Amino acid sequence: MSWTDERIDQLKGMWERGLTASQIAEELGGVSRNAVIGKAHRLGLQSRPSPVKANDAPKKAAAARKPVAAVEAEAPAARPAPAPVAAAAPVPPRAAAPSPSQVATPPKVDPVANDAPTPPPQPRIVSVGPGGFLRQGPGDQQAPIPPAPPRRLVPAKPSAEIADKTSLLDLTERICKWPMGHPGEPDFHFCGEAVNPGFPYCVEHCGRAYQAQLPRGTRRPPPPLPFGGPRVR
DNA sequence: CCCTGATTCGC
DNA sequence: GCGAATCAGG
Repeated sequence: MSWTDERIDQLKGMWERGLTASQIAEELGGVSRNAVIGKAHRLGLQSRPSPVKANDAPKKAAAARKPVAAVEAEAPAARPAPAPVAAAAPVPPRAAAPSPSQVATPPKVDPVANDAPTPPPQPRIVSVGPGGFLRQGPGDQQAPIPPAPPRRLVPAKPSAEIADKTSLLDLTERICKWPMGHPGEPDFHFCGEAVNPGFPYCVEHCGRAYQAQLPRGTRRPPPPLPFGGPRVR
């Protein structure tokens, strides 16, 4: 896969919305988490709190793999501060955003206080809602109208009794994908156990999925099929 | 263990 | 430019 313009746009959007590199890589497909991070940095999409970047001590890592002229280049220039990105907008990454209660209030123009010295709208950014739009108060209309990409959001879980079951969305590299029940039925889900490393199923279901070939002519009762066997109606 | 992002460096 | 390998923190 290559970084087409479209994929780069998707990367930018997701990155700015706080999705993790893994999630972005999974969504884009065909790229690794590292590829996403590398690309993001190349695009200058830095920022975002890193678990390892908190303090500044890149010397150790840099010196570890590149003990060239790292130590000698110790500049006595004490850096001022980590420079807080985007003054004030503590957007907790991936945290459930509050429901957009007052999103698009109609452009109500107050005919009374129109020439009064407009109070300085200092903290411009209010919060970021799902989809990347900026929530704004009634007085904060005049949205710059960014392209507003028709982005596909992660569908909400259907809640209900499937809540604690392993749904299609829960499948990962290391979750047993053995189907339980029949697809389409309300309680259809997947096994969800930890996989037998290297296989798509857990140990138990590997035993069902992969069975040694017996010599020809050997009679053996047919193994139970996935999906719980033929549907009985 | 799992996860995360940052960084380096051979390609 | 790309991304695997590696590092380091949670």
